[in-house]
Amino acid sequence: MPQEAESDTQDGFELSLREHRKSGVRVRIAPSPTGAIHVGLARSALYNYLFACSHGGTFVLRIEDTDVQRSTEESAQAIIKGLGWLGITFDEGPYYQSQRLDIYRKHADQLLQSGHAYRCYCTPERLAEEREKAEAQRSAWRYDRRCLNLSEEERKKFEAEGIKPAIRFLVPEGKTTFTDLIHGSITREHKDIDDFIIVRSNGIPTYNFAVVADDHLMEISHVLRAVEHISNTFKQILLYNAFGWEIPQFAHLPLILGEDKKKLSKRHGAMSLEEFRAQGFLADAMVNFLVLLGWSPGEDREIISRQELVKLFSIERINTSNAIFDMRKLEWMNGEYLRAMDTSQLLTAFHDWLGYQGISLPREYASAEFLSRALPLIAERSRTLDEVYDALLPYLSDELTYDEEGLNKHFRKDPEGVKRWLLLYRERLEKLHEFNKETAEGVLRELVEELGIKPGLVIHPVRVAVTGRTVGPPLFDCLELLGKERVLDRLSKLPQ
RNA sequence: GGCCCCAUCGUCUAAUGGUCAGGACAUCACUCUUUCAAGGUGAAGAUACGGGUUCAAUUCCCGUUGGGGCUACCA
Repeated sequence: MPQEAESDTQDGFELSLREHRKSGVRVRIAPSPTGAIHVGLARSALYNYLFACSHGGTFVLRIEDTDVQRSTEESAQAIIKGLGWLGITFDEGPYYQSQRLDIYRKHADQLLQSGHAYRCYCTPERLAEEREKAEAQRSAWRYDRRCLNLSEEERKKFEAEGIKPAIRFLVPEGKTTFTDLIHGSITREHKDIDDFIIVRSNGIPTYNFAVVADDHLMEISHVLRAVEHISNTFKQILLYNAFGWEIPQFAHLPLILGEDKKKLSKRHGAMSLEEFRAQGFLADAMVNFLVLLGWSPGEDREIISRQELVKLFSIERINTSNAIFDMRKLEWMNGEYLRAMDTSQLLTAFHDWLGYQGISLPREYASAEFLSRALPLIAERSRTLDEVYDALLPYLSDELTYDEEGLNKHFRKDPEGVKRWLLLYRERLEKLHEFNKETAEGVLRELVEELGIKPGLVIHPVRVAVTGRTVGPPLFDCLELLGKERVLDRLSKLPQ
């Protein structure tokens, strides 16, 4: 499919009508390392990754750290680590824009030479002032091109004052249209575009300039990125045309919004990938959930493996409208993945999570033997690893906290009666030669039979007494997990 | 304010110029059950509004409304 981007410039000169490169798919993500990695970036990365995988293409990571004030290396590492956790890996990179400054400088000079760009000595302060003034009058502000035709003398004067110029792109008259793979044809008139700055006065290029140079030099064939970049795309196409470069295909992804329908931002602290990992979400579930936010396979399917995703994914099926992040559906999906895991997978996932959280289990319960008995029972009724850990707590420590509601319901109505039953049960357990869930259940059934009461009247208080909780795995599994000694101990220290 | 994007159940979404507008999460009810989950069964729940085009519009066009984004020497 040919890329139909074209620009009519003032002389009616068609600068580009280019063919899609035939050399194969090369995609990239280009995050700015300025903070926690949020789910929007993760999903963009995922879509690029899946697209590359399904086309046998190349996936490039480029760190856009041209904002020296806010960029940090820690953040760059966190991005790589976070995406790695999701199983998203790169074929090339990371490239750092901060290490390519001479490349941008060279290209900026080229535009200066060809008259596509000019030096601007206006101070940011002055520009901000004028912008405010225009805003006060509720009129659109555009750069007035004051520095477009500076005489040599004026220029010398500014230089003598020590003012370092920025470089602006000279936006031609006309309009630009491009065909977005998701949105179709989009047009913008050049009069709505400012003479934007391509190189700051400190010599560092701005996003719109660096991204074009890099995408071209790195031979990026398809740019899949968030819709917020649509307006930038016009500026970028103008630059491609000024250089006479081939224009890549663009696909602008819908946004992921928070529950408040606002764009995900630092406000949504819990939306960072690290946060989800800490809460005990599984990488596979995250991937599955994220891919469905803005894309669907076209059949009534929700749980889709990575392998299938690679096969099924296509840009054509990406949606146009923004999606709201539904935490409850993620929780459900995570539960599905949790329940689908076998014991060894559970063990691995749980250990990874403990490691990530910096939690170490008491030595006697850290054994694979204990955990491989406990985890399946617990994971079956959990949605996150965080919940798994919480449900495991009564088995890890002898310091129980008793659930208030459970005490009210099962102890306080008839304290003496309940205590008597539990102590009777304890006696029978104590006599057991072989203590396991079958024998523990056997003696309980005998007991209630003799007492002529319903099993639940003993079962529920026992659960509270030995685990402190009203919910959990089937009681006799719990007893077996705890072991005879601790069960007897806890039954002799009944809650009040 | 200007420019751009978007609009199907509360949420994620499917579908077609003619369907009983389908599925999933969440909700509710019933069921299963020693609790909690899970499972099973069922219920409720959507084409934003107004105009066109058409025999027929949720689908195509226009407008309105609503939401979102951009409008930096951020990306």
